[in-house]
Amino acid sequence: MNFERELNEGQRKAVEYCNGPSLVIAGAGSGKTRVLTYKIAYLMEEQGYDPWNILALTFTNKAAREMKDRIAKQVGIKRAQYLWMGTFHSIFLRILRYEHERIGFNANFTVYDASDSKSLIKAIIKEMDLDDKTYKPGLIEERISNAKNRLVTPQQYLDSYDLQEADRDAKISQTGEIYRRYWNRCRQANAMDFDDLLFYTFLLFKEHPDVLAKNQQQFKYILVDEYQDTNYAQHCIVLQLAAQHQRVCVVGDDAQSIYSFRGAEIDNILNFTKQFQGTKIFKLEQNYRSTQTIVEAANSLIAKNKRQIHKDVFSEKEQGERLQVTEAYSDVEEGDIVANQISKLHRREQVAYDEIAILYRTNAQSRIFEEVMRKKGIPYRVYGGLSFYQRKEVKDVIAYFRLVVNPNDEEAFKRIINYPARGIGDTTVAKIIGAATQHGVSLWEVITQPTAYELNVNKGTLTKLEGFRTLINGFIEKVATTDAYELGTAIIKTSGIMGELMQDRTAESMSRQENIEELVNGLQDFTQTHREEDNEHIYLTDYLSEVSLLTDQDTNTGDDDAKVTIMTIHAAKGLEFGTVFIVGMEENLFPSPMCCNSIKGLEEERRLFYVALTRAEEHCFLSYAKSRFRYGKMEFCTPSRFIRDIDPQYLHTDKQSPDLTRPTFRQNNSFGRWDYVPGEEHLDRLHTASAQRYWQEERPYSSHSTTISHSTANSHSKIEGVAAGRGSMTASSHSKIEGVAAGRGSMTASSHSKIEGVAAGRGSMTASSHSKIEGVAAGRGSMTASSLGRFKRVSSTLVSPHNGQSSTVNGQRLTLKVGQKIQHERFGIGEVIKVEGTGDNAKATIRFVNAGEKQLLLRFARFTIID
DNA sequence: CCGATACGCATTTTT
DNA sequence: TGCGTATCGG
Repeated sequence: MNFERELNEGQRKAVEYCNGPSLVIAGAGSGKTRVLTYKIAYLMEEQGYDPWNILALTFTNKAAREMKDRIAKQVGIKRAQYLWMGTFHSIFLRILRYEHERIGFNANFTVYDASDSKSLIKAIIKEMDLDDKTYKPGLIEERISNAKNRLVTPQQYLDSYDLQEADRDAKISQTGEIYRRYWNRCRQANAMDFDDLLFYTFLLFKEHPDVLAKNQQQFKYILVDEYQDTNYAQHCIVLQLAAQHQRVCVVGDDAQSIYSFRGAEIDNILNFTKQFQGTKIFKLEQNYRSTQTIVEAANSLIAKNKRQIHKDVFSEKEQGERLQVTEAYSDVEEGDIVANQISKLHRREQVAYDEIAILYRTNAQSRIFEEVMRKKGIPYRVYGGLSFYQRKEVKDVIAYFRLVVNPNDEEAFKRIINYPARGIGDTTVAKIIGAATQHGVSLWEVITQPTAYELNVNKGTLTKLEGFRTLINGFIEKVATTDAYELGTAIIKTSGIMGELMQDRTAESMSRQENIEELVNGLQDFTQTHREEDNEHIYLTDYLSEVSLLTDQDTNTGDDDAKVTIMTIHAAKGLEFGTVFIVGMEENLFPSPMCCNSIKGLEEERRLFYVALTRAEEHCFLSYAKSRFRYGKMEFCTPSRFIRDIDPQYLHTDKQSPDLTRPTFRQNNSFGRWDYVPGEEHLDRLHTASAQRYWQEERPYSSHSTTISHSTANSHSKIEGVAAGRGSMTASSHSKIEGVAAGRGSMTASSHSKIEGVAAGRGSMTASSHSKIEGVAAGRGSMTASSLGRFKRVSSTLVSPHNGQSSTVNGQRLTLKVGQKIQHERFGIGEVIKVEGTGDNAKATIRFVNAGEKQLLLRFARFTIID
């Protein structure tokens, strides 16, 4: 191993300092992982450490695995194998399993995932007769999680004046009690949630000095990756373990701290030197990833943050191009522009697809990019969404495994007691829970001895429970003797899950079967590899331990075709790409409006943008749309303040002169979505500008997305009927509506038009100027009768009962004359001052009272003649 | 237990 | 708008 050649001076110094606490501040792309792997190798090769005396903590399984592989290449796989390297959670799980007796758990305890926690909290809220609209399970879960991450026990929570006051202010004063019950129920179920893995480790060390001492001796050197992302509990455990020998090295970058919402405390890294006196700080400032321009642009951005550890990140790569900033008219156009750019790069510069990433702030933005990529035939992969282990069918199977391994597991019990259906309904389950709570035992214990625990159910139900018990007991008998694969497949077969899924042949259930097959394959794989390694039996318990801490990031997709990566910025942390598109650079999106109230929140958003920028090696594109479809409504957007945070010398902004190569858009319906219309370049700017004004004015109205149930009648109009649910009816000048608007149905009649009928579901009926609709618009049907400057005297009866069918009836085209007064759907009242062209090309110039002069293409304009 | 329907909600999410 | 979940009736 040649440290001199492989490392730069800063890296080498960080590697070689081993006699006390050290903090390595690693700028983006500065070779952080390199330092960690070399350092671990160095400890073993040069400092005489045995691998089992080194503890290296990471945040993801992936990071741990990659690091281990790299170390294995240096010191050999045999030695690397014995390193204690893994995520906080997996390492602590290992310790807790070993020391389970000390904290009063059985060795086979379950690890509850986030949805188990939430479901249990929900159940407790219900049992306490609290309103789950005030006590939102998600909110309570967050509070409990925060408490645990801050090492606050239920008792301390209840005793804390501050917390009680905060909960009282938030009108959720029972949170402490929910926490207490939740804590006890987890113990009753012999289960720990993710936060408990940390909390109980801390408690174990705190209350059992001998255990702590043993672990302190074992872990003679401790390394922690991504220290900026540690929470208080993690920080405290590191402190516990390293307190004596102080041989601890933490690596991180405060500028990349983006997980405060998960409890990460940036102060852990900012104040590390205070916790460990005499800490040596090493800064890695040379960026090997990005061009000088990208690095300097990112520097200029992050300089806007107050709280940070100063560093001078620099690059010695080529200067490179400036970051391109592109404006799009709409979210759809933004997708188009990005896709075109990708095609161009691929075609002209032979950029491989897997060298390209599209990054955004929120998952909701993925859809548009998916669609456009599919349309253009560009291979892509969207990351995020439901992970394999969160799919229903997979969870069901795992729940069987869990209950067999740990029959006290309440969440697993509830999940499968009636799956597949065996006639044990909610009432029975509620009774079981009641009896269990009353006697302080698990649900399983209640059904093992129903009489002893006074379970009050009828004979039939008792027989059904008996059947379930026998089924599970059959598996339990084998759990310690049959290997994981064999027992697992037996459970899947015998439990009737497969049978249930084979019932119907829908695509959906086929894919469920496939998922279960995939799970079985994984199980077989797991059993086999472990058998090869250890040459001993592997049981379901071992499989569950591993699987409970796996995430989607760890599942291999199996295909390595070059694809464009589409993901959130959070998910992109730690990755790098030749070309990066950062999209949706808009106010109210990025920075997220939820974070903008505080400096702290805003600084974290800025760090998030910093992370995004520093993913790029060569090219970086920023884009924003001027309008975006959100929550079913059109919103108008302005560029993100973060673009202005970058020194403009590093930016190349598209000039805003007419550019006919770019697709143009027009508004195609009353919701204001803009669609591509070739050959209407002259119109788009007009539409965009005025539409913006219109919507800005109207915004106070349209921003309410809660229940709408109203009818509005304006001058000389009449409404008879009912608007229910989210239905709405609007009639204006000389128009009339008779009927019902229910669900999300809407009926709109304007000037001299008439609607009779029903708009239900998401149906809509729109009649304007001199038109008439009779009939039913249901499901997603829509009916439109219009003159809209084009037609007059429309009268017809339409029925569009189901999905997506729509009918439009048009009459004759209207002609405009100079001097006529019109009422435009958006611009209001105006006077015709010029008319040119005929037929489809007819165009008029209108002077609007409020909106100024506009040119309208009569084919598309929506207006009525009023005089 | 299901289907239809109604309603509320809407960042990010390493374990 | 699109989704997950609560609710009701058969």
